[in-house]
This record gives sequence, C-alpha cells and structure tokens, in this order.
Amino acid sequence: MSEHHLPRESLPSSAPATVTVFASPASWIESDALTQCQQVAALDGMIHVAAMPDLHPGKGAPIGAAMASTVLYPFLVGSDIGCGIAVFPIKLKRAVPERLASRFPDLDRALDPERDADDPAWVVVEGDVPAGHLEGLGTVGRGNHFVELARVDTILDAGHAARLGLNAGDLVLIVHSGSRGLGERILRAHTEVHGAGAAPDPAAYLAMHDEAVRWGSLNRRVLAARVAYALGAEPSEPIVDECHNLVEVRDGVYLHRKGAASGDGRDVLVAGTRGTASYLVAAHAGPEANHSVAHGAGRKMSRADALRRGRAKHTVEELRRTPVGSLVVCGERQLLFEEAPTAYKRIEQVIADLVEHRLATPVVSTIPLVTYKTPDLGSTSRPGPRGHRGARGRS
DNA sequence: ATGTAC
Repeated sequence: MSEHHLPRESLPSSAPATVTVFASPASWIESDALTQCQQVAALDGMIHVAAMPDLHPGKGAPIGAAMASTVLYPFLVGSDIGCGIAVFPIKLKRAVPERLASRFPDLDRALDPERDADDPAWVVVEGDVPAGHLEGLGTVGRGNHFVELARVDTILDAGHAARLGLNAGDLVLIVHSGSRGLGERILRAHTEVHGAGAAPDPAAYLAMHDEAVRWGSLNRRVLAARVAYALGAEPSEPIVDECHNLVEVRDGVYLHRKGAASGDGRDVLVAGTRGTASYLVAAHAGPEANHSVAHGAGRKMSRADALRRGRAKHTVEELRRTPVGSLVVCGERQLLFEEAPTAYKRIEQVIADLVEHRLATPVVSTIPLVTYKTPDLGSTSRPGPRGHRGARGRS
C-alpha cells in the first residue's frame, strides 16, 4: 500500500457518505456515472449522494444527482448555475406547427437595451437585471436547452391540474435555459484559483450564485415573453419554474443539485426529448432523496456517440419532423443529431422510477408541437461539406 | 453548457 496516510482518526467524522440510486433495474445507468457518484461520495465533508433515474456522466461530476455536504463545492453545481425549466400557459387561436415554427424569433440574439429598446419583452424585466448582467439576456443557449410550444395531452391528476389551471388541449411554452455567460464566469473565477476544491468563502460564492439563479429565472421569462409576442400571444406568469443546477443551504448543510430539481412539495416539469412527451409532476421527495427529483429523460449516449450513430440511423428530415408530428427548429445539423430522441432514455421509465420510489406524482403529460433549438439558417437542406462547422467537442 | 481557442 503506497497511499499517503492522513490522520483520519483525528478528524471529527470519517463515516463515508451514502450513495442511493433512485432507479429500478429496468433503468439503464451508465457505470461511469455511478463511478462519479462514488468519487463525489469520497469528497471531504460529503454526507449523502442521491442519484436520480436520469443519472448520466458529466464533466467531473455526475448529472442527475443531489449531493449533501458540510463543504461547498462549486464544481458540483457546474457552470450553468441557475439552469432550470419553466412552464408558461399560452393562448393561441390555432396551433399549426408549420406556421408557428417560422414565427419563432432569433433566440441567439440577446435583447439589446438600445437596439431593442421598444421590444415588448422588456415588460418582464422589473427593475435591475441581476448582477447588472445584460449580456446574453433572452438567449436560449445550446446543448439541451430549448423553448418548446407544447400541448397538454393526458391529465393524470385532475385535481392538481385544475389547481394549475390546466386542461387537456391547452398550450404551454416550456423553457429550458440557464444563466448563460454569467454562471460560467462565476465558476471559472473559482476554478482558476481553487480548481475542484471547496469554496473558501461560501458566503461570497453564494452571493454570486444567487444572482445567477435569479438571472436564469429572469432569462426564462424573457425567452417566454419574446416567443409569446412573436406568436401573437400575451406573456404569462410561469406556473412552474424549478432550477436544477444550484446549491442551497438546508438543515445546516450544502445541498448541491446538478441536473436534479428541488423536490420538496414543488411542481416540476420533467423534460422528455424533442420528439417525446414531457411530464409535469408534483414532487414530494424526502431526505433520502436529498429533497430532489429528476430533471429530464437523461442522456443515454454521449454527444459524440449520438452524432456518430445518429448519422447512420437518421436523416436530418426525420429529426426535424418528429414521430409525434412536431417540428424542431435547429439550424445546426450536429446539434440535431446530438439531441436526437434516441440519444435519451425513455422518459416514461424515468417517471415510473420517480413514482415507484414515491418521489413524485404525475400531473399532466405534454406533447411537443414546435421545439426551438437554434435559428433555422434557411430551411433548404443542402448536403454541403461535412464538418466544416467543427465536429469536435466532448461534453 | 460555456466562451474561446485552434
């Protein structure tokens, strides 16, 4: 044994952290993700790791986990501090996907206070923007982020759905986005000095973190307002808005959530894919689950695998027009493959696992009509030279 | 997931 021996017996608590995985044997969980959970459990001060059924490997830390610790680790939240999913009711006279898809605004372009001074979406910005950060406001971002027009499909808890004002056939905007450059900057400032180490001044980190959480929520409102106006509707207050990348101080410890939503008596939209249903659930997770629930279907394949296998399996056309008849607005071919429904686990299995472990009760399911990912750069799909937009990147 | 570097 060549390990250097720390005086562990002199430390106040050396009991190893517990790891609980809330997934049935039917749910495929990648072994790399479980290894990451064990690595997190071995961190100084870690108490309990609760892994959700959408668990998959992340960069350094697992995605789909809630991690309680006496020590605050910024890297366990990651760079997209404040990322979450919100649901906004929207009323439209007609909802023909083909017509509406072309009306989505360019959500790569930030709302500019001068150039877009007259944009009505500013109404949701009351007072100052958190951290004074205007850069990127109203942009959706990349990766798994999206803005989706969806239809309420099946009512699974009539009483709860009625309390939310939801009926079968109603339309909603589902917005999945976060704090864009702001959270990234906050994590980078920490990691440049301390790497994956603890926050030396938790209060200072938390002050910036809380701004990013507020910014992420504001960004989702701005996105929903931009899209609502563009589709000829009025913006609305969200009926659900839960962050799934954050740390909260709870029962005197730091509860880190990475791809896990707050599950203590709140309603959460558990996102499916760009071609399958999503589920709005009433969450009631207890301490064994670190008061958290899953945030989505969870990746089954890495982005690299999805791209490689997707090219052999799918055409761009079938990814843009999904099996449920919805349209995907996405000018980036590579992202379309990376985000293919087949790259994700079955959302019904994730929901079944939450129900089986008594973490949540389904309220309604939604079916996508139009999912916006990136601007549609001219819909004529020329074959074009392969990979000229860069085909690398690992996350 | 991100802005930036290659």
